[in-house]
Amino acid sequence: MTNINDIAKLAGVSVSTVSRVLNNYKYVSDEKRESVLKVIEEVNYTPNKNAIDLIRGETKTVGVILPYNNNPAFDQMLNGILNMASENDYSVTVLPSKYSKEKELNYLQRLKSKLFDGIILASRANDWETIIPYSNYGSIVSCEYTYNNEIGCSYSDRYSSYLDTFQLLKKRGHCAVAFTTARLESKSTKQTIEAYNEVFGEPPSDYHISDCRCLNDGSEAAKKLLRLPKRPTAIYANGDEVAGGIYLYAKSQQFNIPNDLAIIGQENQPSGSVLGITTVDHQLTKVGKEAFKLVLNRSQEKVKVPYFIIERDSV
Amino acid sequence: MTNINDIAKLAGVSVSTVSRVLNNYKYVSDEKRESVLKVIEEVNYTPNKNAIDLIRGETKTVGVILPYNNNPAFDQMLNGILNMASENDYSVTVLPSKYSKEKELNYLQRLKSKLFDGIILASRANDWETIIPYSNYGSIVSCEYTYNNEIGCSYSDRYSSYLDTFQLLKKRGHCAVAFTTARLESKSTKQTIEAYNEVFGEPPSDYHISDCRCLNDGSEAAKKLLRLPKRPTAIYANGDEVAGGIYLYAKSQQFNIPNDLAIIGQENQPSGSVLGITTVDHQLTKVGKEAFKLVLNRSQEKVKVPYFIIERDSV
DNA sequence: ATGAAAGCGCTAACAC
DNA sequence: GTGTTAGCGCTTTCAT
Repeated sequence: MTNINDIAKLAGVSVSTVSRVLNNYKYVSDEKRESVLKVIEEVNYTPNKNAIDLIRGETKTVGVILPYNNNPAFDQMLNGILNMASENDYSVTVLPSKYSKEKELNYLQRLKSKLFDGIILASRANDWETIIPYSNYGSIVSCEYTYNNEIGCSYSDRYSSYLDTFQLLKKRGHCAVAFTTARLESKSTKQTIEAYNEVFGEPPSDYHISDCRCLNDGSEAAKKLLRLPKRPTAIYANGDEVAGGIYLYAKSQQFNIPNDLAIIGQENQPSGSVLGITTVDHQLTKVGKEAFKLVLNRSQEKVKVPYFIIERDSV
Repeated sequence: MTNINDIAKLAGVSVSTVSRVLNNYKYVSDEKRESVLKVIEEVNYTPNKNAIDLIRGETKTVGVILPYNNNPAFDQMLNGILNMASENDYSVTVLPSKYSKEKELNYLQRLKSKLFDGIILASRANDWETIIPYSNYGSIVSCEYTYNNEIGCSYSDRYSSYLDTFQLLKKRGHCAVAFTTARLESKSTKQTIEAYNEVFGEPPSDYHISDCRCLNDGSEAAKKLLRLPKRPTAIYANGDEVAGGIYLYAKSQQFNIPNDLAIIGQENQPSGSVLGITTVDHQLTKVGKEAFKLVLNRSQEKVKVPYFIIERDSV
């Protein structure tokens, strides 16, 4: 392995001169610069980035902690982050946690071990109390709202969005409204329930199907829901794929959409768009984009990203 | 910043002992180990990973070069890579190239600069000749077939897959078959054309619509295709989202699927599944998975991943 | 403008 | 078992 010393010797200069050339310093004579560059070219030398990162104390790399990567919602955020990072000459390392507290903690450690300049939490498993101390070692920003001053966040006002959606449904005359969610313990599930409560009152337990992530989950949910004695007339799904599954099952059972059953999805994904399902777009790509800006500026701001409802033919 | 020297002093031992404790060496007395661990705990010490990477000469990180990340096909590969990497305690850094040769080269440099142990090319912009030299600095594996011995690859036999698809269409009585592709210069576009040629002969130029990536592109393509004097009776799309767009446009024009128009998509994505579109699944997740295994083992093998056709109701 | 040398934080060969 | 010490490959004062 050829290193900076070898280059210095071959070029007949000192290592500091080589370093200066490498970093485009001004005060290097043209001759020396030339000869250094020539040697570098000849031996095909590339500086060791680990040594540079060690000494500089930064890596121009951010880590993105997310539970799963095969999830359209997280892919959208990741997409926003990647685009912004690329523009700013930063790299991003994807850190899948599967909601394991231990894994997540391991990833946060890497901030402390100087591998990342910052970390974006697309979702989290640990309590804020255990996460916050790590913000001493680099910028931590969250894609969900938190009041903690140490953590910047780029978020969508989900409570308000859910409220809007349920109100829309109510306005259209629905009073038997069911909904699906992903993780039972997640904040957005809690917010969905709260918003429901606000609009329709306490949700009947069989009107809430959790652990829905994909098309099939949606169909299964619809199967249960549509058999209920008091059949819901509308379903709010936690994603467009799930909504698609609901749509398909309902159709297969000769339900007319939206007359017999209204469906609203989330995130404006292709599977919903293809079926003409009304959806609420939380602009996750933009959420990711703003999140990256926050880490970049080591900012602790709270950036609210607007959402909007895209009305199609399923309501 | 507290480092290994501080720990050594505080624990009253030498740095090597601390290092031994850190790396779980056996020959350390229990007392010293205890006291070191205690100090580490007290001062909340975490080793600097850059220093370790520098000295070890490896980072347990692989880079994945892909053109775009907001593309379901590349997301599938990435997904496979991430799962496998996670299992093996490797990290993955996503490197979006937008098919820029320069960017791609920059990323390959990082192999040489010791930032990555290996690189997976989900797609490439440069010639193999310019890529191959980098394989001296780490394992490079490709997700497309190449005969080069220096490069391992995990790939789908696309030519054969396209052949199968066109033959299926022919067998069903179609002789006016159109198709869509993404990049005109890509290998899979070439292979599509070759396979078409084999089955139906030279494709009429207006039967090939390129630059199709999303739903809308599909609809636009269908619009052009269905207006043709000699209207195609079948369309082979380069992805299920595109296929979905074709489907929707055709439906909107009162075409019956599959009687008036047969459609086949690719990659078994939700948008196709939702519409009941026949698709050929190249198992991109598995392609990614196998690709990671190859980098991990620094193998130059050629792993062919099987594809299969999922028949639904659009043919 | 240039070089010597100290140091970034760690590992590992060597000696005891 | 444990400590000393020489690196890993680079940046950056501080002289000159």
